[in-house]
Amino acid sequence: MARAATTTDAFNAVAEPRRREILEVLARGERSVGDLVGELELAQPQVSKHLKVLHEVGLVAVREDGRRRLYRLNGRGLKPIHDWVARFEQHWEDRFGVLDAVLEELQEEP
Amino acid sequence: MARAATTTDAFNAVAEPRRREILEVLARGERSVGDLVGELELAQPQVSKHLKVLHEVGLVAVREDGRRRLYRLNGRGLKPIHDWVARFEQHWEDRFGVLDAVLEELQEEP
DNA sequence: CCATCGTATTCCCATATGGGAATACGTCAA
DNA sequence: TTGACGTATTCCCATATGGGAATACGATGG
Repeated sequence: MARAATTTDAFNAVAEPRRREILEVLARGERSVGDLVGELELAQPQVSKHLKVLHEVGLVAVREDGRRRLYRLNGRGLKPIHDWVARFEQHWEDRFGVLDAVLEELQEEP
Repeated sequence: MARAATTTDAFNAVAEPRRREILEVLARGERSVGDLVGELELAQPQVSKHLKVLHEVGLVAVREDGRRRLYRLNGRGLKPIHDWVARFEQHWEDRFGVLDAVLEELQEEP
């Protein structure tokens, strides 16, 4: 088996940096594909492809406007990630994590 | 270019479900490879491989104990994900996100 | 109806994944 | 030493990614 498809879930979709950037821009408001091409340094086809992935996993929504398509963020799609990560929150808020990191580095010295 | 390596960062490492499971088990305490093989339904080699990835991105730490290797969670490694996702928190706490989802579904009916 | 704009889709390719199976390696017990 | 144990590494392979380039498609204006 190969790696899970990027369209499998939000975790996989968001693993790609450019897609994260797209979401960040959309967080500031609705954008057309062309807008995104301009704000990010990406070619139009790749933007469309990334948007397709994001749409398939429900992270963005589309709306038609003449020849253009306006995309907007659907923040709810990120909640699963938030919830999963939140379970580990105490693991970095205490000092043990820090201590572990230090011990780790000492041990791994070549 | 292909997809970014799983060892690129926490985002990529955590995109794999089994690796998430491993982290969940380690959140309950230190474990040897064998322990993990038992608790998860995974073969030893795959567990070792996944642990290698998690270790490379700093999500777990190791400690030698005779023939065994005890792995433990390094929660701090998840903070970047937490912080990134947190920026979108308001986007699902208000009702707009819900409304968007509804409108989306209405529009996408075939 | 045609040209153009805004987007989406297709094709090509280098890359590496994750699982299975087999094997190598290091440590401990006898 | 030797054998067994606990882990790590290697090999093989089907799969699909993401970028670049080219092209297809739908809507609009003239």
